[in-house]
Amino acid sequence: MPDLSRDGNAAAVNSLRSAVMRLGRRLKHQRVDESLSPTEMSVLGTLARCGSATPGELARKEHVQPPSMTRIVALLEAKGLVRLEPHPDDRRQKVVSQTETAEAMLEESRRKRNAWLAGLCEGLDEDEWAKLRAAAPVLEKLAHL
Amino acid sequence: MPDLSRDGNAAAVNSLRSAVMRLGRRLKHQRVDESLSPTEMSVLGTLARCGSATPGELARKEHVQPPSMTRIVALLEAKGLVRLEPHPDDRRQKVVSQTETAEAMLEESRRKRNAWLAGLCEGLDEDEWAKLRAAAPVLEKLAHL
DNA sequence: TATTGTTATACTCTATAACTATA
DNA sequence: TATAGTTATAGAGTATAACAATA
Repeated sequence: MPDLSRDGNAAAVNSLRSAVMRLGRRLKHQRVDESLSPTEMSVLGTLARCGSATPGELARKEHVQPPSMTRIVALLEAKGLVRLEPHPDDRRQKVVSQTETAEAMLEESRRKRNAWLAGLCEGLDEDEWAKLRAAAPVLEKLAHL
Repeated sequence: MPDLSRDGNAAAVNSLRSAVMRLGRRLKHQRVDESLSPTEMSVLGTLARCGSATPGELARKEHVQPPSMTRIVALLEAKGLVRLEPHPDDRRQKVVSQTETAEAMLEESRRKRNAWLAGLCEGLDEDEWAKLRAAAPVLEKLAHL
């Protein structure tokens, strides 16, 4: 547990915040399919992580109201990106899962963003890249805390 | 210029992309004023960096059409966050600049996000934090490349 | 009676097209 | 004639309220 009141640590946190937000925005702009709304993309990402979920669970995870999720799921289904099946235990609920098409699209999206980021990293020297590479697993841990 | 085809470097880029996007999303959720739309916040950030700009310049920087910027600027003015003045050389144009209120709000926003991120960093050990701190200036350089 | 999901409807944000004023 | 900004109008995305089916 680092002492963040120590000199320089606050400045480092400020740098991290600023850089992460800016890089995150720029990465977000690197899209594979312009026809998908941000929330639709996010739902596909959630399904990729969770495997499957009910519309209600998706609405909670995406911080969206249930009627909005109804619409989003219907659009994704029409585009062939998700599949809807009856819930095994509760006939009120449905189970949403991603299709192979969606999986392939997400993989292509990751590839495109990785390529863009790698291109940006070309502008670093060996020493800078070494520092960044050493910090990558730490950033990943932080992102999941 | 690092060799990104080398073993492990591609994995590091993938970690960075994933972590930066996730952290960026989580940071974005830490808002000070829920009543401002993402673009309104972004315009204030742009004005903070540039000092002042015409509506046309703002529309180009925010990747928004001119009529949308007209509306955004009008809303921000109504909220007391920007000031509109006539352009000194061209009577067609206007000059938009942020008010002291907006400046204070942005500072509070940065403070809140820094505090949230610092809280997250408490979950790291000294060694991890040292790596992250060393990488902070590199990330910042990358974000501005 | 409570919960899941849907339908109906309204609001917010952004876009396009047409207009005004100035260069 | 071209450019900066605005007005009028339409489309996408989300919200709230009311409803249906099931627990």
